Amino acid sequence: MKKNQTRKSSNRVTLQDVAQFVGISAITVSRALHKPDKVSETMRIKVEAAVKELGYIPNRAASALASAESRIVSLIIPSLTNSVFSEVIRAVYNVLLPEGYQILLGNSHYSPLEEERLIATFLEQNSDGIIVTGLDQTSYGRQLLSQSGVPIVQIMEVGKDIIDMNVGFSHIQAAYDVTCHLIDSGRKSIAFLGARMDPRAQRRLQGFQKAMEDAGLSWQGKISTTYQPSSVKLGGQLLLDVISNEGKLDGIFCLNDDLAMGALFECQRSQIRVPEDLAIAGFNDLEPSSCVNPALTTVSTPRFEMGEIAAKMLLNRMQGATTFKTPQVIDLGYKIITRQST
Amino acid sequence: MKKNQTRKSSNRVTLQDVAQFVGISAITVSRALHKPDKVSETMRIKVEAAVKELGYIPNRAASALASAESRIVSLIIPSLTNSVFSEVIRAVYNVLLPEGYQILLGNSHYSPLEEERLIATFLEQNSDGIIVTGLDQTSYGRQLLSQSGVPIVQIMEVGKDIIDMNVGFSHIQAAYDVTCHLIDSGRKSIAFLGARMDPRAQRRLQGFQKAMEDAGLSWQGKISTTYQPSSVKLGGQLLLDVISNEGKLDGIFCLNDDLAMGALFECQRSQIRVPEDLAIAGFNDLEPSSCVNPALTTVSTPRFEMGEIAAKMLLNRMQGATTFKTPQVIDLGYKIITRQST
DNA sequence: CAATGGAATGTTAGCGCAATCATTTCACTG
DNA sequence: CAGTGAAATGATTGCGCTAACATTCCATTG
Repeated sequence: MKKNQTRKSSNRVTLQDVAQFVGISAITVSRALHKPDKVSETMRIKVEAAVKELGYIPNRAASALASAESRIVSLIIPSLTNSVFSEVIRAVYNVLLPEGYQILLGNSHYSPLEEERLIATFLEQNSDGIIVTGLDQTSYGRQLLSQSGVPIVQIMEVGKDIIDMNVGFSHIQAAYDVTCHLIDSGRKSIAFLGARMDPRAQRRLQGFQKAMEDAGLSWQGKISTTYQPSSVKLGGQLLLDVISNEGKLDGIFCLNDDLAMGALFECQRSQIRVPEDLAIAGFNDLEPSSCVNPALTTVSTPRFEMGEIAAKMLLNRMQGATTFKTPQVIDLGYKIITRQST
Repeated sequence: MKKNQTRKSSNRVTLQDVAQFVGISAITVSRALHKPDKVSETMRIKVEAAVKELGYIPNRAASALASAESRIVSLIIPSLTNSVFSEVIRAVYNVLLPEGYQILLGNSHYSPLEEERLIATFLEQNSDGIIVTGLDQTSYGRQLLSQSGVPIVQIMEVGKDIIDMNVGFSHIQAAYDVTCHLIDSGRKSIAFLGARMDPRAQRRLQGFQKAMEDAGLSWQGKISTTYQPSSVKLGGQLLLDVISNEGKLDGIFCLNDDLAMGALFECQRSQIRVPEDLAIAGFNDLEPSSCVNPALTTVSTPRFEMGEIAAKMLLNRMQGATTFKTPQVIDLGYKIITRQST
């Protein structure tokens, strides 16, 4: 009997221990905890008391293995420092935590290859659902996701050729609209400031270019972009760049509010009057954007809602009976917020 | 033989399948994947080929159960929208992902009770290590953490009475120092603007009060705080509040840079010259703080480093031989960044 | 009061993997 | 060329839990 202690390294309390303590079988304890209606009131109370008494903490790994349900949802975003995604994350947590799901958060650093690696890792964890950012997964990543049979939501933008489900808005259209707003307010020489230039940034640039072309305006030489990550400081630099190259400008559309604020602060220093000399429009409607002087015109994007709806779509499929896979796309739109900077 | 298909719901490829494919035993496949040096070169290559061929994806739950190692580290922070924590999260991911750990992220919403719940949940997941924010866990939370036998790091501030390990800096001292900086620059009527007022905010307030008292200055009526979450807009409001109550001020110390920027923007609107009429100091040195006009004096805090070092401390203990539990405290300090706003 | 059936509880088996110990292989030695 | 030991591989077992099926209990019915 020397083999007793073979591998029981931790002396963590198990279901079995609780069962012995109460004098019942393990499965009844399991039921008392997870399916209270399958167990008598008396039993349930006894079990709960014993659980507390012994300090029992369930082992999720064992549960996941036995039931083939991990109660884990994975979320892959391209950046943790970009506050745009904080909202998405917050929404996903808000919906899923109360339902007893854990969230595994992955940061792809805007790299499809890292994203691919994360997808594989998250499948190893038996994720019950996966949310990924954007539509530009690698083909192997897409394959992994499709084959897994796990419900998938792609968020942040909408498009054709969806893996499973999709919620977002059109970046091209949003950029097009806000550029039109600048044009409508009489601006003719409008520049585009961009950083990082990930796929959604590219689409905003496209929207800008299309709006300019449709209005018969030229954007040649008026596009100042970099692959550096976006920051407030960078906004000021890009503005100076494009001004020194191009000279007279009367409007700028910035890829996001960080760049727009940086540009605005630079105008304050360089005695450029906003909006009289230069109109500035941003993107995302971050909290500070309404507080700067002048307040920033921008595009309000449904970040929280995208996270929320994505999580609810998953929930629906994870819990629901519908194994029938209807590709499902939800376009949440956006809203141009006109303020004093234009 | 009808029982064959009993529960094999998903037809996911298993270690066993790979082993059969190659014509070897499962354990050899396991070793080829996790302990390549225990296996011949030839075998390793054959196994890797088979893994790719079959699309094998390991099952972490099974691995965790069998090895009593989850390779999961949990991180509990009080807010996802506060960009201060984004840096911490990023650092933790940077250190632990390359080592093959997954991170479970929990948001306590500044509530010790939610934090307690998260601790329990994360222990269920068999976390190999846990990082928690601050020193103010509930007593039951502390008990859970201590009893678990899992390495724990408390981050963001340093103090006595540590659960296990600790990395941070002194908020009282930092606030004291920056207040002294305001006083040294000749300011006499200095206000404190604060929001959220979590434990670390309280300590910054204490530091402010102590500095004022030590300089023989009164802070009565000069403290404007709220339990609302911090925001740029709020900074402006709090400034107006304290001015309308107190009148003449020549300096403010803001709990964080968001409030400070809001106050600064409000000054721009209200024709209050900064720093001539009013000196403004913030806290954290966020990215935009150096870009506003005038640039903001603030306290640079080692957010990334705290996350990084906490993760490394965990790694050390999770991988290292040292089961000897030395309480270990690292004070990373802070740095006053003097700019034009003071 | 035996028959009936639903509710409560129990028994068995196995999820997929890795720790442990056992066995085989093989290069090298004297 | 037998003997040796390290390297490579294998057989067995159990991690803690829950699905599936089995049994017991007990109130209700005719």
